[in-house]
Amino acid sequence: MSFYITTPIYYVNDAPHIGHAYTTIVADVLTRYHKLFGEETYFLTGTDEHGQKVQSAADARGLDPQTHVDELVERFRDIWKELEIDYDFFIRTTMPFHKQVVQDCLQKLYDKGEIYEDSYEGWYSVSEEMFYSERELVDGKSPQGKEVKKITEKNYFFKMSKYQDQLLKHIEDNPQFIQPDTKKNEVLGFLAKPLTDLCISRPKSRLAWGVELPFDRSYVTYVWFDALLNYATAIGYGQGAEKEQLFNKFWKDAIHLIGKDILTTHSVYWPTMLMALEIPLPKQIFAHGWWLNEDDAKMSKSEGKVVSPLDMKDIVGVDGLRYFLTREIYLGNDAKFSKELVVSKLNAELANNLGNLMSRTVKLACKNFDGVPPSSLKDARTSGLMELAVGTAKRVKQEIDTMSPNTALGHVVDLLDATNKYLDELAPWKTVKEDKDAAAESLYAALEVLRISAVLLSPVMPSKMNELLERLGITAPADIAAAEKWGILEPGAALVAGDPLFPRAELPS
RNA sequence: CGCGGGGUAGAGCAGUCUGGUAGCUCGUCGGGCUCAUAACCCGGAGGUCGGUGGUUCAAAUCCACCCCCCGCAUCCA
Repeated sequence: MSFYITTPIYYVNDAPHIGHAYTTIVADVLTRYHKLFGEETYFLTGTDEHGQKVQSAADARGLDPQTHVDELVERFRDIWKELEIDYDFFIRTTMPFHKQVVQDCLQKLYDKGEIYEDSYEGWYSVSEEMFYSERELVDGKSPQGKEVKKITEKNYFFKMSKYQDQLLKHIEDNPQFIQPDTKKNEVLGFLAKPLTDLCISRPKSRLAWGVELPFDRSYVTYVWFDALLNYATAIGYGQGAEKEQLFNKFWKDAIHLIGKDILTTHSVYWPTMLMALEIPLPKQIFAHGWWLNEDDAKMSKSEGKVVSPLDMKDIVGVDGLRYFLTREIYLGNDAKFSKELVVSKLNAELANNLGNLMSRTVKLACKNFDGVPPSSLKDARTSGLMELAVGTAKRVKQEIDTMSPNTALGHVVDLLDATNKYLDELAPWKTVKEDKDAAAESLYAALEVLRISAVLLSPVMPSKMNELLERLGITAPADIAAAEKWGILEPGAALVAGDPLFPRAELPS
């Protein structure tokens, strides 16, 4: 079993925002879980670097486009590093090998007769260098109020429409292909109407910054082939037998994690392109929802309502932000995002529950046993807790396998809840005075739960859980076997209480 | 008009496919504990599950119609 997940390639001209961060963090969390479970994993992200906006922005800065994107791409690389995104490869659509394969594919389709030339009529705004369809016009002008004129332009089209039935059949035969089901229904609705062909080119006179069509050098390819093919080229497709080993290993398991805004491009355009290229389809396209602001509006980059990933990171930490984005939303649904919700959730589950459990346990153990106390299983309640704890890994795995990371975390939270309750019942701070063995048993059990929880939460909060394990005296990297086994902590080993692992967060007023 | 979602305690959300006395988190009220990060544990209050009608012994869940909100509606993400 192998696991290959992709994020969309982000438009390099955009400033990284919560939407980018969310998709990328979820992909990272899922990858780390699959890796923890012992699978071979590959995690791809990157940037889309061609197109009109890049060209205009570069012109405005007096730079050539390549220099411009070379600078801009660092904003994504920097933020991913900061957010502990552990991708295997970062693809840029301006990479020479990628452009080469894109051209090879275009040539192949052209030779097969899958691409044809046609003329296209539309309304063109010279000042904006933009085409508009009839219905986009406002009072005969562009939405920005600029003059438009009707022009006819020759372009190249991909015969997308001929694959409509084949695509429909694939979706019906493979219910997991588009997920969640609500999104699949949306695509099926879209496919209920006849599909048109896809315009895949722009004349260089209008857009120079792109990949040249190999069969007509006066055109560049327009976004689709250039962008979507990254998922295949990044793992070696079309680059000779040696590099294709990676592709052959991972492609059949590919999961495209996307925002719901690009559902159609990924579940209609992309599969038909693959069909024409005679490449098998990926395993799944999974569309997640939006984080909405208090007014239920999408946190759009254009409305100035962006909550930068950095904003909350400074209040709750990187691991806190990763936890919130993973825990609070049902993957696929929309959910509200506000600073108040973030702080409330994290205080409840990380500070009060996990963090405080660690503090009370470790401090008692240090004070009364000078480290890890001796282990025993005399009380049935301890055995019960042990069974719950060692079974948690399996429950977490089941949820991860069905793309439900929030529920996966819920199982760990349940375990921690049960442990706080267990401690309350066994009251080691009381029993330590008359029955030190009983106190030792309950404290040891709580410490074991903390150790197991740290392993199971490490994909979400790599830094903090590593710190927790270290404080428990564990130096080995987290692995799943350790989460399924009870009794790893060595009695007598040192424990570090330290400052609160997750201090309660307060919102600046 | 059409397509796809959604409308469930003060707030945020599950549950609807596979009908069976409505669940989670936060908040709130009361109690306990006092080891711990004003934390932890126990208990209570609070919902006619958007509306109307239907099927059924039984409907948040299935069917029909209606109201309200959001997204999409094929090119410039």
